[in-house]
Amino acid sequence: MKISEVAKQTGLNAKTIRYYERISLVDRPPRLENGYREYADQHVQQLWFLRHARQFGFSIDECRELLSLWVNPNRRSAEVHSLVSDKVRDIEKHIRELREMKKMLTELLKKCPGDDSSECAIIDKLALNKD
Amino acid sequence: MKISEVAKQTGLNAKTIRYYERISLVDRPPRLENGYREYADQHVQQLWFLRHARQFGFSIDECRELLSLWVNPNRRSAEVHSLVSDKVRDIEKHIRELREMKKMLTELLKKCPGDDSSECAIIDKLALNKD
DNA sequence: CGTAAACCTTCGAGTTGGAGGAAGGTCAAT
DNA sequence: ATTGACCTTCCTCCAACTCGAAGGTTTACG
Repeated sequence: MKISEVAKQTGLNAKTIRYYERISLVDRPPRLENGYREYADQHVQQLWFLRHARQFGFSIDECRELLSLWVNPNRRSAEVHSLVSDKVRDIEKHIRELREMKKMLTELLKKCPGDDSSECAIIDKLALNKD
Repeated sequence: MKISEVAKQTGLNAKTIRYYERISLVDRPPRLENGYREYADQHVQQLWFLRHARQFGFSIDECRELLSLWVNPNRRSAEVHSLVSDKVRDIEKHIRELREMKKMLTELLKKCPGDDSSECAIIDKLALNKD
């Protein structure tokens, strides 16, 4: 299977697949005589794993850990659990921050007339020389 | 006023202030005889503006737009309103995505024993070769 | 058989928003 | 005179790709 077929199957970009190989995130596929990469199920499987992990918000380094837990028959599910719990906490923190931003912006929007006048509470707020 | 004093006042890092100057986001302050930057209130004001806008989640390019609206006496508050509304929509989308991630991860956490066993629903889910 | 489209390759650079460090100049106090 | 705290520029690095250039290969079509 060549790279564009793998890309189609996994939903990853061919460039991304080459990138993952370059940073040694996935096994290198063997090459055909013409230099083209020839993928087997094993590689496609790894790429699926990565796509899912990335969609769940794991960083490349976290993906590396997850991949190594995946192939480790002696893994303890507690390790995976802990990694994922941390990620959930990160996400919660991120959501709280975004909600705070949204709240402040929404309040400012209410005070900005949004018409042809130049007066604008938003701009005034941004220009304040204090926190 | 020299750069470290400005940094202290505005809460920005001195490196960040030099960076904003380099990318022409703010006015260049004049230099003293020894080459040091000498900031006036005008510059400090711009930097406050930027700090606030960045805290609200605006990108550097969006900050550029906001700055130009700020100094434009013919601005229409509708333009500001629209920029901010867009940003709120971005934030909402981002929050929705994060909530979806969190939901899926939380469900997986429930199914992962989190003990010394190697069995793990999370890993199994990541390894699926479909969406 | 020629050629054009659609693949594939590597390499280098650009993206965002800075942070960090090296190497060196300046200034104030001891 | 020297120490330490400033200041300067320049360069590299981070994440996680993405894009483009320049070139080789394969396949399809007339």
